[in-house]
Amino acid sequence: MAGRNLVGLEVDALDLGAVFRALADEHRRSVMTELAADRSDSERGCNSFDLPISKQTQTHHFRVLREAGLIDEIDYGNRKGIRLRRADIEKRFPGLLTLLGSESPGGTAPR
Amino acid sequence: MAGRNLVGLEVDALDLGAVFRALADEHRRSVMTELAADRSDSERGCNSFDLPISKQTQTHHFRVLREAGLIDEIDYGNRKGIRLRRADIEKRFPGLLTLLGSESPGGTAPR
DNA sequence: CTTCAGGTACGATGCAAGTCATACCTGAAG
DNA sequence: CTTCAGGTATGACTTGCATCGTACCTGAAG
Repeated sequence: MAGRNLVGLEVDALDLGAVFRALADEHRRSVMTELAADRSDSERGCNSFDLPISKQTQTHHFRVLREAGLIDEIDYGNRKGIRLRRADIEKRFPGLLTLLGSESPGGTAPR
Repeated sequence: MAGRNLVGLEVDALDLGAVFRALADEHRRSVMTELAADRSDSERGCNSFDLPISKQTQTHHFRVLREAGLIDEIDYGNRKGIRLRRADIEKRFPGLLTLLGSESPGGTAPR
């Protein structure tokens, strides 16, 4: 079984500074906005976000998001899954995910 | 004629990225946390925050907060006043100020 | 006038962070 | 086996940013 061996921090250990630093980047914020917009919280692939950056940089960004406690990365060996930690985020920082939607009035519309 | 000639942007022009970048810094976040904790929204002096940095750096930080649309700076010539734009922030980014209290000492005390 | 405190402008510096090139690893499909 | 796509590790580069030193401005008090 491919367990979530790449999980982030504990819920209580989530740092607001790290969260703001993670969301300060445009690409990471677009990823989080997309994830927050999908209420089904389905697991997504890394390349399903269509980021205009190299794959090494994508690896870097996903790691930052994971270390900030915002997502979980599920390692399948030659593939990777991304899942939003919606429950943990809402528990620790209620309203944060709603805040991300403020930038895309109308839905998922990255400029 | 102590007008607020150093006001920030319009409410609709507030950018979420600029806000997150502004709140990513520890010193700026502490200022915002203090301002958000004071429900009277009274005008405060720049040196009332007791920041462990030089005054030039303080000028820089307050400017970033103003350009992000989070505060207004009232210029008195040889003095300066700081005021939180609570109404505008709550209108554009509801829940953001509450979020800042998540790490405030005395507000939402963890454990 | 001079002095002084609060604040700003400009420049320089040091460090963190975003980005990519190269090389390597992993698992699936021929 | 080989090939290939997805992902990572390492290193280097470059930009952004927080910080401070020096100099200057502003208004109030001697």
